[in-house]
Amino acid sequence: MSVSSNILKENSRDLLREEEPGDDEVEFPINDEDEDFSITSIRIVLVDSDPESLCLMKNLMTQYSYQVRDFKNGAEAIAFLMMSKHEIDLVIWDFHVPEINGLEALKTIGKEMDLPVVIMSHEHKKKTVMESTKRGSCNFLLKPVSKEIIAVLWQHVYRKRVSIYSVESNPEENVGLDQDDIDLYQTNSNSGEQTSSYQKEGKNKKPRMTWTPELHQLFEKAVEKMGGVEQAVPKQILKCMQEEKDAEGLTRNNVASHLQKYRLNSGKKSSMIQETREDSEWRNAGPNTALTASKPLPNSIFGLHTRVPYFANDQDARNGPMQYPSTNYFTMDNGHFMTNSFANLPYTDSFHQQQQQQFQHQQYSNSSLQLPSVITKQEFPYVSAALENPDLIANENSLYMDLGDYLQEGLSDFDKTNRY
DNA sequence: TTTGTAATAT
DNA sequence: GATATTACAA
Repeated sequence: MSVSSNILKENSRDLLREEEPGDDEVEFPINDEDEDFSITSIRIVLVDSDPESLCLMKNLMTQYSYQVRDFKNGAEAIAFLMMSKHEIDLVIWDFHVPEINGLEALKTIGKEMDLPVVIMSHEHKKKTVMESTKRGSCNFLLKPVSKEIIAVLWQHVYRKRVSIYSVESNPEENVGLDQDDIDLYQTNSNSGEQTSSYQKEGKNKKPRMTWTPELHQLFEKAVEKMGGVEQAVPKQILKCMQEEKDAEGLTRNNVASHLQKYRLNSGKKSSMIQETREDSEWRNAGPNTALTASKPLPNSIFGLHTRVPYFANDQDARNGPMQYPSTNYFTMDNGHFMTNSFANLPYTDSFHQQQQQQFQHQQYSNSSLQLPSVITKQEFPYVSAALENPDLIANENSLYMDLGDYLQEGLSDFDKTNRY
C-alpha cells in the first residue's frame, strides 16, 4: 500500500515535461510491469484555451501526481492524441475551446480512440452539462476545479483499466456515425419483439420478475393487513395482492421468495441498531477535516460509473435505484453535479426509506472530501497517495445542480442515448 | 398442499 | 454482490 504511493510520487517527479514544439514523438514513460494493478502514474491530456486556467489546473494536477500534457489549442491536442492515444489515460477538455469545443472533442475522441473524457467549463448551464453527458463525457467539472475533484480523477482511469463492466458497446455500429446519431442506441425500445440470444429454439425462458416499488407497496400492504411479517403467508398475500390490483403473472413462489427476503430484511433492521463509534466519528467529521480521508470508505456495491444507466422511462429512472439498489443506480461522480437520483426523491413507505437511508449512509454524506461513494480496497492506495498532503485539501466550490430539474429534462434524453 | 429454507442461477 | 428461481425438507 505504501509502496504504491511511493511509486506514484517518484514517478511524478521526473515524468513531467514541457511540450516541445516539433517533438511529435512525445511519449510518457510507460512501464506497466502490471502486477496486480500497478498503475505507475496517470497520464492526462488537458485542453483549455484559457492559459491561466490551464496553468492553474495543470499545477494542481501535478501536485496530485498526475502526468499532465496540456494544450491550449484543440487541434494540436487532437493531433497529439491521435498519435499517443495508447499512452494516455484520460482527457480533460474545456467545453469552450474555440476550434474544437467539448462536444466535438467528445465526438472525435469517442470515434477515434477509447479514452475517458472529462469535460470542464466555467459555467454549468443545463444545456452544457446535458450535452456533454449525452455525448459521453464521464464527468463534468465546474471551473475552477477544486482539489478534491482533482484528487479523485484517477478513478475514471482506474475503472477503465480494471474494466469491471467491460464496455461491450458494439463498436462497429459506432463507426462513421454523425453528430446526429444521438438515437443510435434506440434499437429495441419499442419495436415489438426482441430476438435476443437467449431465445433459442422456441424455448423462451420465463422472464425474471422484478419487484417494482408499486408491487412492493402492494405486497407490504397485504402483509400489513394480515398482521405483520411473521404472520403473513405467501398464498394469502398473493390473493390479497391480486384482489387489490391485477398482478398478472405473479406466482405464489414469487411472493414467497420476496417474503423471504423481506423477513430477512426486517429482522436485520431491528438488530442493527448501532454504528460503531469509529463510524460515527467518520460520518460526523466536519467538512474540512482532511484527516478523515484516511479512513477507507466502505467497500460496497455502490460507486461511480462513467456511464449513465439506462432506464426505460422517467419513472423507472426514479424508481430504479430503489428497485435495484445493487444494479441500477444513477450514480455520477464527486457529489458535485451528479448524485444518486433517490436523493431528491423521498420515499414514503418504510421499506424504501430504509433502503434510502442505507444508500445515503454509504453515499457521499460520510465523506468530507466528496469522494465517490465507494472506494474498494484496491482503489484506496491511489486516493490516499493523492491525499497524503493535507494542505492540498480544501473545501470549495460546492455546486449543485438541482437534480429534480436535471432528471426531468435529462432522463428522457438519457433514455434514448444511453444503455446500460 | 403449502411453507420455510437453502442452493442455484442470473 | 444481490436478487430471483428452483429444489426440497418439514
